[in-house]
Amino acid sequence: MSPTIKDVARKAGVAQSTVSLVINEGKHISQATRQKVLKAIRELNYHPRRSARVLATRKTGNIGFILADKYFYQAEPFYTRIFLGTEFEARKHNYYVLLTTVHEEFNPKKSIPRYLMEKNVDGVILTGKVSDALILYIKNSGIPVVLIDYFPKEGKFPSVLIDNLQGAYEAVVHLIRLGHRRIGFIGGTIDHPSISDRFKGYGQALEEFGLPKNSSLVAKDLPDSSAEDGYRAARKLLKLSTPPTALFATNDSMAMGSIRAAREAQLKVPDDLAVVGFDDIEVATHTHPPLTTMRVPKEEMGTLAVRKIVELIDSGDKFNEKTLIATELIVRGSCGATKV
Amino acid sequence: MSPTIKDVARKAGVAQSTVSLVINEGKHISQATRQKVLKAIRELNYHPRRSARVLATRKTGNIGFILADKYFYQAEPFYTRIFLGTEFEARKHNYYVLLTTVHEEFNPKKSIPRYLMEKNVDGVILTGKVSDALILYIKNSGIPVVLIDYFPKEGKFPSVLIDNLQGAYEAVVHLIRLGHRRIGFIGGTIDHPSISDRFKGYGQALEEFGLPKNSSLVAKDLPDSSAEDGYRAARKLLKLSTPPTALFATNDSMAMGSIRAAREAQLKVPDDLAVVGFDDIEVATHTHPPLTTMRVPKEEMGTLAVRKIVELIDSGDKFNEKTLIATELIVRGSCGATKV
DNA sequence: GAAAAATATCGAACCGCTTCGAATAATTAA
DNA sequence: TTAATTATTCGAAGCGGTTCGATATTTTTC
Repeated sequence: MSPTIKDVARKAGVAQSTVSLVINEGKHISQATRQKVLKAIRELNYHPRRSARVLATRKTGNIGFILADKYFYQAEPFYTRIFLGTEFEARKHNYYVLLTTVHEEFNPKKSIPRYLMEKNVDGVILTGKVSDALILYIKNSGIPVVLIDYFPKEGKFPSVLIDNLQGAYEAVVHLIRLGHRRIGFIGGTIDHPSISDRFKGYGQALEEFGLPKNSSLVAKDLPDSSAEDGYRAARKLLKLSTPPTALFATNDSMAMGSIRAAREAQLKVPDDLAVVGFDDIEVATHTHPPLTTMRVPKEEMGTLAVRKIVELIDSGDKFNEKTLIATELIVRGSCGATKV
Repeated sequence: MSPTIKDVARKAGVAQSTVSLVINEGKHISQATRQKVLKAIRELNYHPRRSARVLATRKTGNIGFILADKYFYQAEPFYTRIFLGTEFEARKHNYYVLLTTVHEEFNPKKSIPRYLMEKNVDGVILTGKVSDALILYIKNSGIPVVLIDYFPKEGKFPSVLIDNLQGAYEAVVHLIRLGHRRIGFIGGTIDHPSISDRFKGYGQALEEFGLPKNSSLVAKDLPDSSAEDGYRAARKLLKLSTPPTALFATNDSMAMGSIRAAREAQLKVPDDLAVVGFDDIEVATHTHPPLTTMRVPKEEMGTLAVRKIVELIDSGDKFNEKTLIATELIVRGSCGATKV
């Protein structure tokens, strides 16, 4: 058996509670006893047991991380990166992160992570589009919540979001500046706030530069936002009598699918068709040509979410600020801005 | 405050310990009281608190999942998939999975996950090549360990491994059967047992079919096993006076890099150069042509590892079996077996 | 120099559950 | 019918920490 606080107390010749005070940096401990205790701790290689602490303090030191499973199964390690960011930051604050995936539809029996039932987390980070019902359930259970990359139509929540509107706007402006006048939009389900914002950004850019909004150039509500979806959508757009000369896709997968469609249509990217994606996933570097895209700082989102939730946990506050994270245009080959 | 076992006991009019017996399906409980208690539990919506249980039983219900961080940062969600497999299976056994990443070099101060110090896991799954020192440290701490996809040169450990030798053998035989005689090998650091086994499998296939082993066709010890590594290695091989007509890469990233090299050398894949990879990562579907590869069942590895560790935890046994997982050849466009 | 205030340490209660021996009730064996 | 089993329930003692009120010791204040 590994040593307990009692062993330390005995060895140091002090009371158990004194040891506890030393460990927790309580006030009113003399240097002398502090040293004695620390020495005993060192010699015994003592580490307080988390479980005992949890019971006594009623703080678990755990943060739940909930992710809609469909995101985790997709190829891009987008959310994995976010998770990694949380894990890293959580470690600094001495928290563990418990990851669970849930199905998108809410099911009171299955959707509620065990750790909520078992009172085993101090706060929960919800990532991507999970069901609003689940979000509400957790919020109502009184436990702090932070949302990442999703925001329900109703309600107020602390959240870390991508500045989607601005990002999309910049991406499209970039294309416009390169001389494009017919810019297609390829996007996922528009009822996802992120996508809808990106669509707005697209529209805003067109407007601002006095370009017509042509609905035939818009392929939205693609169900999976997958490469396949992008491929099919792009193929359709490219068959128009006057096809677009540039495409803005709301994620890199679809952008990659578009590139494939262009190649099959014997079009050269970027000369015949410029393509800009969104997310900056790793693979986007490996396409031919490499993809120009809006980078989303994934780890950073995780980091900020953890800071936010730790703050909420510690302070007991109920603030609901949104944090908007700026994206960054990464210019590679697919938009034609860099002449090779 | 949510209800505790006391509340249930009071409501049901029984002793606390009786409630506990009902919950834990102890023997010697009459139907009548069982029903009474269950009713009270239902009405109060009672859930035992994990932390209290942990303290009382000295079982945490947690499994540690340790991963060398460099793996997690790479694009392919290979280990993510494995992790997902563990999380899924762990849930079934009512365990949580705590993920930590560690640096590859062992550092007694930083490498040892907190949950080990804090006695907060019942067992640990180590994935990929982490330092042997860490593995030993954990093993010696007396806590059950299961390794996934790595096995140190010395020592005995329960493990879940890919049948790398057989897999590589089959991949190369596939190329031989397609008529190739000059087959290149592109591989990562050979001191990784998986890679070394794949190299052996490669050699074995050549031998068996009476093909010469030509060291100029072998590019091994590529440091990162990245697409870039594969690209550079392939470029070199393709510049030989008599270049290979086929390449076997020890992972898909390198295979993808090889395809890029071929394209740049104006070689058509698979006609001028056949390529077979290993792993079957998602992106491999999206290359042009799609990659033929050996599929590694990632989720399955995670599942098996969890089953194994739960067994070790429950039984207290110290078995050290290796479990070899078979790979499966996925024939797509890059090997030339399917005529398009 | 005595009262008041601040500092240092201790003991005991408590967090919410499990578990084990004791107590009681119901059955069975003799 | 009584002793011996067996089934059922209970009470109390942990598990390993934290925390708060009490006590003892110093230091400050006037």
